[in-house]
Amino acid sequence: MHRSMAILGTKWKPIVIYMLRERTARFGQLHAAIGSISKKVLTTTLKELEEDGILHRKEFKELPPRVEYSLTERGRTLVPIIIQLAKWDNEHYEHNKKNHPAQKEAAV
Amino acid sequence: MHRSMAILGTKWKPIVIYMLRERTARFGQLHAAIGSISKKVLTTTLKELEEDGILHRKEFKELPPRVEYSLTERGRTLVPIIIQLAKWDNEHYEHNKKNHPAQKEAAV
DNA sequence: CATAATGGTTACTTACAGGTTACCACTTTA
DNA sequence: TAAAGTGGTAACCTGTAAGTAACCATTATG
Repeated sequence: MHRSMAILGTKWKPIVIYMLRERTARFGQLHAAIGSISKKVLTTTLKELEEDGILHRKEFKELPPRVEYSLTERGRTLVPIIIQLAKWDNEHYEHNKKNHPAQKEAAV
Repeated sequence: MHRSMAILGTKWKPIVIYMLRERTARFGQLHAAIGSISKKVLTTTLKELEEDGILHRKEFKELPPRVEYSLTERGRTLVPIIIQLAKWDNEHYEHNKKNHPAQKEAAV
């Protein structure tokens, strides 16, 4: 439990995994799509997910550089769980826009 | 997504919810069962879960005091998700060590 | 020349979840 | 008289996830 939480229980990791659920994406694409994440935080998020075997980093030796991120097999097993989480969120708070202590920005 | 993570993406909340999945429990019982949690942290964990509508706090006006915690309807909807998370954890870490020594990704 | 584009790094700061320890009120039991 | 049992508070401290802003190397383009 602590381990799955170490992977999912962060601000950005579930979002990154969700974004990669059916297509690979480049660093800049993720950065643009998520919008409010800084490059530094995205970098560490991606690095940690790679270390955990959740995603794969493919670097093309070009100029300007290109790096593509994609889910590993293990990463893909997390997708249904994340979808369930998003669904729960939606069902239980969609109408109830009340003050949640940890709700600081819009849902994703 | 941020909201379900605010509830599940913490150290103790998923554990408390899991413990209450099929029976109510008193403060002291939770404290003893979890073991490594401090009373202060358990108190705030329970208070936040109550504010989020995940569990119900029933105080008996006795001496010595008695307080019983139980999941609300909404709290119960989180149980299957938590079970899935625990299952994922098990399959991808514990299980690997014991029964699947030759997994591809375990080679790293 | 200088700007854009890419995928970062470095240095610094801040917010807050979580932890430690001591203490409280009240009553029963020894 | 004092300890045990209950469900907490109060005061204080710490580690780290996350945020901000500036900078980097390389090449192509206007």
